[in-house]
Amino acid sequence: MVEALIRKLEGFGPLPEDDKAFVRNLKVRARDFAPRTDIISEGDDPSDVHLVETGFAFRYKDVESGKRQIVGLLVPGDLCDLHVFILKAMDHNIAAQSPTRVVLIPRESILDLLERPSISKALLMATLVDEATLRDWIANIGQRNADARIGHFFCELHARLKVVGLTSDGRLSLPLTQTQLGETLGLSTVHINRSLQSLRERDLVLLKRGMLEIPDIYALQQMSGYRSNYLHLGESGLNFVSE
Amino acid sequence: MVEALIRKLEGFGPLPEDDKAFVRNLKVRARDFAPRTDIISEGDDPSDVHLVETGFAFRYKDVESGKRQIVGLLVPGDLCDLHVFILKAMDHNIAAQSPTRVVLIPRESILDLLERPSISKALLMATLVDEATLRDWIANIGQRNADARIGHFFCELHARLKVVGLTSDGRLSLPLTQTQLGETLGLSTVHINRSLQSLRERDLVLLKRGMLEIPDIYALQQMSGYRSNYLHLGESGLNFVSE
DNA sequence: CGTACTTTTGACTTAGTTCAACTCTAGTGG
DNA sequence: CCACTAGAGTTGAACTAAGTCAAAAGTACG
Repeated sequence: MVEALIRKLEGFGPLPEDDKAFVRNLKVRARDFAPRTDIISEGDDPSDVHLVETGFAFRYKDVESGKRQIVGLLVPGDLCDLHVFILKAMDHNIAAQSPTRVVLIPRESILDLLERPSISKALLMATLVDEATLRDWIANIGQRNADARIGHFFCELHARLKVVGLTSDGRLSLPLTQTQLGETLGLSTVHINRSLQSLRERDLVLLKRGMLEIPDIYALQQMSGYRSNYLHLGESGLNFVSE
Repeated sequence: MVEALIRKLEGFGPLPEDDKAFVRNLKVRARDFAPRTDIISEGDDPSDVHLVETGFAFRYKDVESGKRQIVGLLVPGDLCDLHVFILKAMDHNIAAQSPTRVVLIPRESILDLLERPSISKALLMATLVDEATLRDWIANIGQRNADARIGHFFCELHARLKVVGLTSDGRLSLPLTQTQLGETLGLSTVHINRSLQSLRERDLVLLKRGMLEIPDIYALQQMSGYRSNYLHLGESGLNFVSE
C-alpha cells in the first residue's frame, strides 16, 4: 500500500534497505474518494498526510469572485500535503477528479521519516522538483498566448506521465473538462474550446473524451516553446527531448 | 557571514546548538554582484549553493519570443539554488537587482548539512513555504485583473518584508522598474503604469523611486482579495506547529 | 549638460471574455 | 430499451481588458 511512497522516494536514487523496511512498517490506512469530492479543504488541520495511491486529483485555490485556480495535478505517488504537519492549516483544497484511493500517513510517522537523512533528503528533492514545476507554470501563464499555453501544458503532462509509464505512443489520459482546463491555465472555457479546435486543425493535439492524443510531440514542443530541463528527470535515462 | 543561513533555518523553531555550531564551521566565501548582473544562469552546473546575504535579487525564466517571467524575489537569508546540488543544472536565472552580497556554500557542505535531521527538516520546511508562495502567485496571475493583481503582489511583499523587519509604517523598498513589475505579473509595462496610476488615485498605493507606500494595508488587501494564510507566518512572524 | 533609462501619454489594435443559446453525450430510471 | 436529464462541448455576436507602437517628459548620473 505504501509502495507508491517508496517509488516516489527512490525517484532520485535508491534508498537504503533499512529505510525501505521502515517505510513498509508504517501503519497506514487507505481511504477512497468519489470523483468530484474534496479530499482536503482549505483551513483543514489534518492529522494525517495524504498520499495518492491510485486515481487523479488536483489542487485548487478559491479566489474571491467565485473563480478558482487549479495549482497542481496529483497522480499516483504524489504527496498531497506534506506541508500541513509543519504549517497550521491547508492554504488550498485538493479534489479527487477520478475515483481516487488515498493512503493516510499519521503526522508522527512523517516526523519519524524525517529523522532519517536519506528519506528526508529524498522528500526535499521531490519538493524541489515540484517547485521547479510551479515556476514553469507561472512562466507559462504569465507569458504565453492561449495556444502556446495549452500546448506547453500538454507537453509537461506528457513528459510527467511518460516517466511513470502512463503514456502510449503519444496518447495519455487527461480527465479534465474544458472548464477545468481553463481554471488550470487562466483562460475562459470558451477560449479553451476555440484554441483546442485550432490546435486540432493544425494536427497538434486531439482531445476527446478525456483522452489526449499528441501526433507529433516534437511539433507541439516547437510551437509552444517547451523545454524539458526543469522537470529534472535526467540521470536514469530520462533526460529526453521527445521520444 | 553564515548567520543569515542560521536565521533562515531557525525560522521554524530553534536549532540544536551543535547544529548551529556545525553551520558556523562551514567554510564559505562571499562574492559581490553589481546591480543588473546575473548571479547564476540557466544551464549552469554550479559547485556551490548561493545564499543571499545582503541586497535584492530575483529569479527569472527566459521565454521564447524574447519575453521573460520573473518567478521569485530573493531577499537576505534566501537560498538561490538549493536544487542544483541534486539536479543537474539551473532551469532559470538569478539576477542581482541592487548590489548584492552572496555567500557561497560548497556542494559537499550542503550534503553534510542534509545528514543532520534538524537542518534537513528546516530546509524542507522553508522549501514548502516557497512552494505555497508560488501557488499563490499562480492564482494571482491566473485569475485576477491588473489592479487586483498588482495590489495582491504588494500585499504579499509587505507581509514578507514585515516579518524580517524591512517595513516601517506601510513603507517598504521595492527596487523594481515598472517593466520588471510587468515581467513579474504577466502584464505590459504600459498597463502596469496605468494601473499604478489608478491605484494611486484611489489612495491605495504610492510607488515612487523604488519606495512603495501603502497608506491603508487593510484597504489594499480588501480590494485585491488578499489573505495571508499561505505564507504561514503567523502573529509573531512564527506561528507554526513545529516540534 | 549629455546620454541612457525610466515613466508617462495618446491613439489604435487585439486576444481573450462574456452572455446566451444550442447540441451532443453519457448516465438514470421507468 | 427508450425518454429524460444534466453536464460537457460548441457556436455566434458583442464587448473590454490589456497589448502595441511610438513619441514625449522626467530622472539619474558620469
